[in-house]
Amino acid sequence: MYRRLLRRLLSQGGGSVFSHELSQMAGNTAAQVRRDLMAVGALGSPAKGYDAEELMERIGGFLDGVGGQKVALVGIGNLGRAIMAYFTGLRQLLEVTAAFDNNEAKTDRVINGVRTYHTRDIEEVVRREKIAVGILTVPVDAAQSAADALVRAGVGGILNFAPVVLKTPETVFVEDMDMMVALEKVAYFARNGG
Amino acid sequence: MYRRLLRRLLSQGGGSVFSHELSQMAGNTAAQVRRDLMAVGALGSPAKGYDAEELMERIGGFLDGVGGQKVALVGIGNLGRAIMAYFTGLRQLLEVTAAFDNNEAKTDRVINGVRTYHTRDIEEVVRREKIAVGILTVPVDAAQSAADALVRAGVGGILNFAPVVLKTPETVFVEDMDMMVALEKVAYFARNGG
DNA sequence: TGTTGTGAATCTCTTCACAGCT
DNA sequence: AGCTGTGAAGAGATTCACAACA
Repeated sequence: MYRRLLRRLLSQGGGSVFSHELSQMAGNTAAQVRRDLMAVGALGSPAKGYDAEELMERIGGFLDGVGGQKVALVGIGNLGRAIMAYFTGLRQLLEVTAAFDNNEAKTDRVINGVRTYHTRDIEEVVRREKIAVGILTVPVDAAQSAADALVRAGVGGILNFAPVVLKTPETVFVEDMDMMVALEKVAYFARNGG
Repeated sequence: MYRRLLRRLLSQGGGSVFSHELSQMAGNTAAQVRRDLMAVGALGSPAKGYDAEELMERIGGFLDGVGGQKVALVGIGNLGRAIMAYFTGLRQLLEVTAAFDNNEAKTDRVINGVRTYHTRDIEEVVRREKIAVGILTVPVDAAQSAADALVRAGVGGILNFAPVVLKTPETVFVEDMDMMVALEKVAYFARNGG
C-alpha cells in the first residue's frame, strides 16, 4: 500500500515525505508508519523525512523476491475476468500467465493476454510453467478440487475468492477474500456505528 | 462464516456440534470457537455441544438488525456484475437494490434483477430508497467522488474494491477489499513460507 | 469421561514518549 | 524546532487450563 502511495507521490513530483504525511495518505498514525518502515529496513532523516525513491526500493527488496513470480487463475467467470483485466500489465513482477476453466468454450484461447486451458490440465501446466501462486475464482463446489490440483502442482500460495474454508497442507499459504463476509461486516458496522 | 458452516451442517442433517468440530470446519481452534460463540450469547451443553438451529438464530440476532438492509453498487464493470450475480438472491436481508454507472449504455436497465441508474443520481436514489450500504467497484479515479456521493446520501458503510484510501467522515465505516495487496501478500508468503 | 464457559496467562499489535539528531 | 528510531507501556486477541457439569 505504501508503494502505491509513493508511486503517486513521485508522479506528482514529491521527492521525500515525513511519516505524518504518509500516515495522512494511508489512513494511519505516524507511529505506525515508522514501525512499518523500520520493518523493511528503511531509514529517514529528521530533516527531510524519507526519500521516496529509496523507500520504494526498500519495500521492493522486502516484498519482491529476486525474480518475478507467475500466477495462475482458475475460474474464468465475471470475477475471474475482472481480476485478469485488473492485474494485467500492472506489475511485471507478478504476472498472470495461465487461466483455467472447465467450460470448453473458454479454453484454448487468449483472454486479456492470458492463455486459457481446461481445468484438467492445471497440474501439468502449472508445474511446467513453474507457477507459484494460484487465484481461485470458481464456484464453491469446484473450489476444493481446484485447490487440490494447484497444491499437487506445487504452488506456494492461493488467493481464494470462493466462500469455503479450503483444506490444504500448512506449507501452502491461503488468503481468503470472502465478499459475503465482508459485506455482512460492513452492513453490521453501518448499523452499529463503526 | 459460522453461519455458512452451520447452514451446510443442517442441510446434511447434523443437529448439534461440539466446538472442536466447528473449529475443524472453520480452520480454527476450539477455544476460539467458544469465545466467538460467547460473543453472540450462544450456549451449548457439555453433553451435546451447541444446537445448530439455535446457534444460527443467535448469530442472526447479533449480525442482522431488526429488518433487512438495502445495498447500492457503484460501477457496473466485470467486477460489479460478478458481485451482483454473487449476492443476488443469496440473502434476503442484504439486498442489492440499485446499481450505478456513468456509462449511459448501462443505465436505466435491469441487470441481474437490479435496477441501474446513472452515477449522477446516486444521491437522490440512495436517499429515496433508504439504502444503508454501498459497494464501490469503480476505477480508482472515480472512487473518491462516488464515495462522496454515497456519504452525502447518508450510507453508513462502504465496501471498497478500488485501490485507494477513501477519505470519509469517521461516522462511515469503510472496509477495503484490496486485491492487489492481497495478491502481493500471497506471493510474499508463497515464497517466504507461510 | 468429555465438553462447556471463562478467568488468567500469553502473545501480538498499536500507541506513547522521548533521547538523539539535523 | 521538529523529526526519526525505538524502548516501554498499553490494548487487543488468542490460547491455556480448569472448575462445573451432564
